[in-house]
Amino acid sequence: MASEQNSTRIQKRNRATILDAALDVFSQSGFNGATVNQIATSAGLSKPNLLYYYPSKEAIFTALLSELLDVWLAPLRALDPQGEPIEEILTYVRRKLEMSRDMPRESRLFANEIVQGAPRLNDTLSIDLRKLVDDTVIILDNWMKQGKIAQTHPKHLLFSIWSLTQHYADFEVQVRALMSPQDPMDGAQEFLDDLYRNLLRPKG
Amino acid sequence: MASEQNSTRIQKRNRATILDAALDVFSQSGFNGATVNQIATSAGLSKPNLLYYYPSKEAIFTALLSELLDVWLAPLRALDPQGEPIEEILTYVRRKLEMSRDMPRESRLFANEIVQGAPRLNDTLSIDLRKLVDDTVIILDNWMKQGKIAQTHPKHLLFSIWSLTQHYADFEVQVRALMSPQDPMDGAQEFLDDLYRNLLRPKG
DNA sequence: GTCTATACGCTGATAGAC
DNA sequence: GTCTATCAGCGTATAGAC
Repeated sequence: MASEQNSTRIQKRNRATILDAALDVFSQSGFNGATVNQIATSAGLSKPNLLYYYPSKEAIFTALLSELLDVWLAPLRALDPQGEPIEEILTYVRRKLEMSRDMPRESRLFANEIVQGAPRLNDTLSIDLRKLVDDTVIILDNWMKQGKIAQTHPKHLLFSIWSLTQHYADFEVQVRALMSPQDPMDGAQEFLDDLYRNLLRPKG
Repeated sequence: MASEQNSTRIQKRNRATILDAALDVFSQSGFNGATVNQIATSAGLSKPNLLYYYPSKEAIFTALLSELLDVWLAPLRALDPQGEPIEEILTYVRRKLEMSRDMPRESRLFANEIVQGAPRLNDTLSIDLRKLVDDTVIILDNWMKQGKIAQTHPKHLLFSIWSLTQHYADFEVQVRALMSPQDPMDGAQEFLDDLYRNLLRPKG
């Protein structure tokens, strides 16, 4: 007697399997490049069966994005205005770097979408993310006013953290081609620690 | 009596028009997402006529990549081992940032390809780019040994320059959604100057 | 050189049997 | 819930008239 809302265990498992397969495929090929067939095959389902769970390719994609967005932005929300500023920022950098190591597919999913103009994410960017960034900028500005970190441009500081950390996931093939392929991120954390300590250390 | 080699003026013009249209389309949609029809329409040609000049979608793409690769890597090749180290590196950063401002399509073309695993660029990365990076690492290592720049990880330094500068082109919609849309790169050069001066300044 | 017409596989999505 | 069969549309690419 399972309604659409109260899913059976099988349905829950299948939905989770589908989203994981979709993450594989979308993150590697982008929305346009991905095909429903690839997702179905990767999930071990037939194409019509997959479309029984999600009515369209776009529905799978948006379900995936909204499921991941909170996880993706959590480290930034965790920035504590009461904490020790430089350590707070370095902790944020480290968490983002860990996410590039542990969740490269998620990183590439967003990267693909944004590089192509974020047609299915534009509202999120200009509303939700904008709000979160504005809040963070206030925290950073306060820290600068109090002399706890050096004066710098808060938004470019955020952009730099995003680009530097996500680079290891988004451009992984390139990094791998140029580093030792076994541990392409070797030394990355030390480098970023060094970089941001030098930038943020309050100057004379 | 134009042979395949000695193209007429019309042919040369058409090839250039096609590659420019292809840059538009491929950089916005990636290889899989792009269609020959879009390129043809954007170039003002019929689809069969376009396929007269380039026999396949893949042929257009590889022609475009090989045409752009030299331009794209030129700033790194221009790094002068005899120059003043910090200024040489800052000049490189500034040139890369200018390229993100003036050639965002080219940046996104490569970004799309690499995020998706660089299936049509892997050899270039692991041979040509690898060679260029190895040469650059030698220069940087020497500067460090001579105490002209601070000790840091040369490859991560390069990755950081790439990711920080290309971010403004590759993630332009996101940057634009969070900065003033008129001049999204406002303050970027000062930020990067500051960042790298602090990192590279020889310490005590 | 450029066009119309077309071949033919694959796309996202649906109908209907089980 | 899951399947086979199938749809219309679009994808790349080609043939052949002009």
